[in-house]
Amino acid sequence: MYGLLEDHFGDLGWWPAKTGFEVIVGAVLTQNTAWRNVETAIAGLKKNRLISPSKIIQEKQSRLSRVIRSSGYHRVKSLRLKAISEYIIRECNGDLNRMKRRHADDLRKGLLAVKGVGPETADSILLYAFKKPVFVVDAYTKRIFSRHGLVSDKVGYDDLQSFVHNNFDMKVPALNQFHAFLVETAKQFCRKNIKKCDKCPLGGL
DNA sequence: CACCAGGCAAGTA
DNA sequence: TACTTGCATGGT
Repeated sequence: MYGLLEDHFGDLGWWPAKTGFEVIVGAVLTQNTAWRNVETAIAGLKKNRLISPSKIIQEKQSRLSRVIRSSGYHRVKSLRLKAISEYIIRECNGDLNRMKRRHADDLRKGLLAVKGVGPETADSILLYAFKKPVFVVDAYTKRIFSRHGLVSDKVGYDDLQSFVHNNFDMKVPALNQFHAFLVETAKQFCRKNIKKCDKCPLGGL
């Protein structure tokens, strides 16, 4: 699968963000939301110089909410950004480079304890912000894997992740690319309302 | 108009 | 434990 997708897409260069904290913000804002709408919200945050844990905490929730309005669920997400910001400051005084030194499973537990951070958001942060070797599962991943008969369509998050972790020894760059490939494939060829996947790069499987 | 988008938490049985 | 529902904007 990886080979076919790499032949088709080349290097997708995920995650498009300058800093680790920007990755974290994007991971929260993109929950069940099109990335297009997240880009608008992040641009607003940059314009208002809010891309830092301390600034997010200081900003009034109603104003933060207005800035990220385009990303949807903005009242909930503004609270989630504040929660993860407080966590980062409490944990490492806002220094993500210091936080990065901790082990992946340790970091994951801490992230999951933050309100608004579930398994996909936590793993996205581990892989794309902290460069930990973690396979990120999402709705697209589950759809593609189950349509190809690799797992049941009712498989849970941890089981699907374990399936990959236990059977393949993938490094960080490959895990980064693979998740991006799966998302792009699903967006272009395997959306819910598309029955046939005509030119899907995985057609031969 | 209906449906979908790089989920999560809280409530219910 | 295994569902269900609220959260909300913007594109197709």
